Amino acid sequence: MSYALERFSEEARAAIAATGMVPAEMIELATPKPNIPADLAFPVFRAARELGVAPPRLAADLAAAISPGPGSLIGAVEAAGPFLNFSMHPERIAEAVLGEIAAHGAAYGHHADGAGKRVVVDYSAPNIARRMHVGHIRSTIIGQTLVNIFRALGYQVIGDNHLGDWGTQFGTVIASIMRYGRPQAEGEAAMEQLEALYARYNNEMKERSELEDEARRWSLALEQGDPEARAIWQWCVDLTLKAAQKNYDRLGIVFDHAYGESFYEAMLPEVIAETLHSEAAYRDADGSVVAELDKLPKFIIQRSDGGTVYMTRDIATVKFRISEFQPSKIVYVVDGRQELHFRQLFAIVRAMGYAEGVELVHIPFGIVTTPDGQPLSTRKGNMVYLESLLDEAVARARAVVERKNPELDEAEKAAVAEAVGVGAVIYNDLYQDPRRNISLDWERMLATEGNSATYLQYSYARCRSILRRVEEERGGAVAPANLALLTHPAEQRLLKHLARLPEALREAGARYAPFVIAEWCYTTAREFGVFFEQCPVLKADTPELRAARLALVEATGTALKGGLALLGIKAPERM
RNA sequence: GGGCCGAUAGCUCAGUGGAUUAGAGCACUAGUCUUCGGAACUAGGUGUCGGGGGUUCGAAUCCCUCUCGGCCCGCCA
Repeated sequence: MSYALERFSEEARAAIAATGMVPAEMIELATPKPNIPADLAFPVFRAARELGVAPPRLAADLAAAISPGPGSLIGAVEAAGPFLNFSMHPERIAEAVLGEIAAHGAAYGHHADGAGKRVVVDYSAPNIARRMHVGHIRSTIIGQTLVNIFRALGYQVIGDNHLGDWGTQFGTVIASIMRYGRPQAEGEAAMEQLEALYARYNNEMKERSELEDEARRWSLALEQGDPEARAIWQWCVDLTLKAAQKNYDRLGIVFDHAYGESFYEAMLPEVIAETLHSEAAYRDADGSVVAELDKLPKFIIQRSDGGTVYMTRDIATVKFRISEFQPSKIVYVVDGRQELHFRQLFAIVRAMGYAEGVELVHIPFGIVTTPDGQPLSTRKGNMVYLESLLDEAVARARAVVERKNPELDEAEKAAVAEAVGVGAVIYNDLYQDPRRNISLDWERMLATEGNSATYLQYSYARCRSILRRVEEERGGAVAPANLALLTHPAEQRLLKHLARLPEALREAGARYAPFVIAEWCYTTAREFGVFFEQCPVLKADTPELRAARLALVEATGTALKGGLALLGIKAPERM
């Protein structure tokens, strides 16, 4: 499978090579800046220096020596100073790009690069007995988008929700339930009650030390498989997952597995033994097992009291994932504060020989803040929970729908508000580099113009609106399209941009950067907006031109919907 | 003390060596429209690319250094 832009690029490369003037390994092509009236450039600096020729001279000689063959996607070749510029053939590019979009449909832009390879993506990872808050939303949304992107690149992707369902704090959770009783509410309300019980227990513990012992006993009981402790734990897990699932459904999050930390408990003694055997770690005088690798700070694998820590479980997790899935890479979508932890983890599993030939990647992301840059935290009392965040966004979107489109029926209004509100939350997380902190700014998030989810959805709805009108006319009979008629500058710009989705997808995967897709979507909407303004479709001058433009509108809708789907954003037909 | 991340227009961000003017959006101003959906389109302008060195024919981009902000540095996750 090879898309128009790739073929264009290969033709250009072959044409340069065929002149015999430049060795193939010196041909490095680049995409010109938007203000340059060309689609591909060969900056000849390096080659000219190697060959001992003045750059403009070489570019001019190449331009003179190249003439595109019949049927070539190359339309024009010309020298501009030290650059050799290639332009696409306006008519053939239209036929090629629109043909590809029609043929691939929702899968337009996808590749088979990852065929036969597996990728494990570790994302979301909520804590049991806790509500999901804005701190989890980033991992969840970025992670799912990376899953979508790698699938579209042809990889077999295994999404794993690494639940925080283990650790010492669980003793306190169980003890608090035993002492105060189980919450009776459902969903996030029940989680809120669990959090309250936990806090209450912690407070009482400060004054009554016997509660501390009780919590420790339950922690131990859970680790030793005590049936009663285990039953309460399981109840908490089920409750949390059920509440989380509601959020996942709204956000379009789907996992292949949800092996929590507890899943690895049985493997830990062996893993600890292997860290010692491989001499990746050693036993300290106090009985703890520690490692010091690659000049990284020392870290603990087993506590001096014999207990394990999350590092222990993470090592076991790597071992399990590699033996179970044979992935070529494992991607961790976890916030940037754990960067050191992952460097240490990757170092020790390599030292242990677990990860031969497996690429281990940590995708760090920034924190969520208030509009004025303050961190959100439970302690400060300004925490925002995922469910209420989505509800609020949808409610605000609903108000806009009522104002803009009151004639829609109730069910459609609700569906549109959900798509727009949730889309805004998702886009707010994806439109920029994940390393940056993002702020929870309602004004910007739910902006209906500019670089916003709503603007993208609106652009799609406009495409559909035109097509719907055609379908409503006499059964949608459309004159056969002569795509070569799409030579208007606005048409050409839109076409050429549609041609860039395949490469945008590759770049997004290579850089683990959903915002590359977001930017492609945004530019698509922009170019469509210009086209929409300058090129009448239904009232085009001739039936042939009308048909050609309809094909362009349809292709734009298909490609834009596909791009939004990668981001997990729904595209309503009307809004 | 060591390490990681960030710093580009008033604000939010793209730009990870190449084309005499560093790009978008928001905000501001002025327009377009007998509308295929105005949740649109057009025009208008601001930048010591945090500072300073260096490499290069060429640096926002690569190297060094400093400043500021955030975060991390074995028995939490």
